[in-house]
Amino acid sequence: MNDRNERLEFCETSVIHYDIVENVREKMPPEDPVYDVADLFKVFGDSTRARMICALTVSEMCVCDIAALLGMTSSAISHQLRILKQAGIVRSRRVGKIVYYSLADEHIRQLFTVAFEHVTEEKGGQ
Amino acid sequence: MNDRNERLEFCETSVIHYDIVENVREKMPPEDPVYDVADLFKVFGDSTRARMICALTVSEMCVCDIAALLGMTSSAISHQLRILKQAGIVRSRRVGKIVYYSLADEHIRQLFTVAFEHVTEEKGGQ
DNA sequence: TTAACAGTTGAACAAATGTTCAAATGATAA
DNA sequence: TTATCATTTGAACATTTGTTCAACTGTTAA
Repeated sequence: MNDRNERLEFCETSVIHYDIVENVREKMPPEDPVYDVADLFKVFGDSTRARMICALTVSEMCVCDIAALLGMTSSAISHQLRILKQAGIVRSRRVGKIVYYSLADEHIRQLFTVAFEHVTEEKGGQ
Repeated sequence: MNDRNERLEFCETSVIHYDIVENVREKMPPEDPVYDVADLFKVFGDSTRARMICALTVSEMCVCDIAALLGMTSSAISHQLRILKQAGIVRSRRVGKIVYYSLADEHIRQLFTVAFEHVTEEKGGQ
């Protein structure tokens, strides 16, 4: 299995396990969705946005209330809401001057639930 | 409900829905785990690390093989593996010169599965 | 011992990111 | 109209982050 290493010349050294690399290349998910998943997780990966999502898990809220709850300015919250909306994580509805935001998808709740299980169970991980 | 707004003076304007804010404050998850969840998602939120995790979903791999698969240097991969290991996402075992990495937890696979569902179903989301 | 090689590490750099500030919308009420 | 207020927006700034490069471990084999 070592006589084919030259096919993988982008590695600065040589490939050690050609068969494993080819097996993984076939079976791992296609590239584009992986990038989409990374982008989704990137949006979750900021503590302000994570706290906002957790708040919206409980109830629909307007910008000013989220700002008050988290002790931040409306401007900062609005900037983050824009990111969340572009990512399809929240949706908004306007009532007069006030804009109410809520979670757009049940997957969001599910992802946070599993993530919470992970970080709480894992006290004493390797 | 507006006569108590002064209790939430950290908001640069006044709180509009005092009852909603207090309700969410009681029911949303405690602060520390939320930060842990955000940190976990932050690790997932880089495309290189997401691709590495997807690869390790298929099979245990050594550093050089991951580098070859993703067309990156061993150094870059090693740096990212350190982040993944610190986060408790991968574990390693050494066999001679070679260090094999694998996923440390079944939650990881589950989180990526749900995230994939989200990004693939959501063609045509709002 | 020496050479070869898988992997790790630290410094440096460029690119991306979150918050602040000030100004601008857009809607309500006087 | 004007004033007020919730929200949005853009520019600026400091901070964080990912990759590269070079040097360094640590293991194997001659």
